[in-house]
Amino acid sequence: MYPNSQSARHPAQTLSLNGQYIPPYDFTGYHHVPGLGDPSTSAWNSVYAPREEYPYSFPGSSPSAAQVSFTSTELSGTPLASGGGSFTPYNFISAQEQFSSRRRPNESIRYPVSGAKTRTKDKYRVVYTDHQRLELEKEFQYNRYITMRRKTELSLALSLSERQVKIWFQNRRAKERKINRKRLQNSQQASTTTPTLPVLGVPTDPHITASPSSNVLSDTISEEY
DNA sequence: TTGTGTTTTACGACCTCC
DNA sequence: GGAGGTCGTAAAACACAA
Repeated sequence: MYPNSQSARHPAQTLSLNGQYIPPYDFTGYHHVPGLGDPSTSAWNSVYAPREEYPYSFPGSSPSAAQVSFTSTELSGTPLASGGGSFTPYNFISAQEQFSSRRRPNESIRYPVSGAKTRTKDKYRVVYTDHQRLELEKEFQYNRYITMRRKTELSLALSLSERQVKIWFQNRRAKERKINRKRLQNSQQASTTTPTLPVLGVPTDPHITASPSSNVLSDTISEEY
């Protein structure tokens, strides 16, 4: 991480869609609920896939998505983050052009040098645009586990393959677990010196669901972005 | 400019579920 | 067997200090 740069890069900026400030997203609900079974099952998704019923359409405005806020590393440098301006109405297609990426993904692709190790594709990896990451992140805030339908929609909307969307979610969950572990370690360390209550929460929002793999709770994960 | 540490894509191995 | 989960890891991309 960049301890000193975090604030410089993200000076407590919270992405506020539709110009509405929403407090940092509460992650405390994404915890495994014993007995609920595997998240990949349709039963799990039927319970924990509110976005399936939520009228999220592409392209177009996303009223519910506008309630998600970010303080995201990857989102810094966007007009939203840097300018703090509103984003009304959020438009999937036009937003792609509005985003002036901090990085230049298409220009920054490095091809493997001759003889260098490469993977199955000619490009080792690509850098997603800020817009792609923003939309993936928004979806992640609603559902830690993307449904097949939403995966298809997102892949079409973002010009990514469904596999890329799936792997992005896998990596994103891994990132969250990593952050939670670190947070837990910190809280345990702190508890050895100052007796404070562990950072544990209870799901309060029906959209906030259990993480099938982690019992580690996170309170203000958004500050990690 | 360079060295270093972190984050981001992408994959393989292995596991579980249907 | 296929799909999708976690875990670990490789390497590119990135930010920052010296």
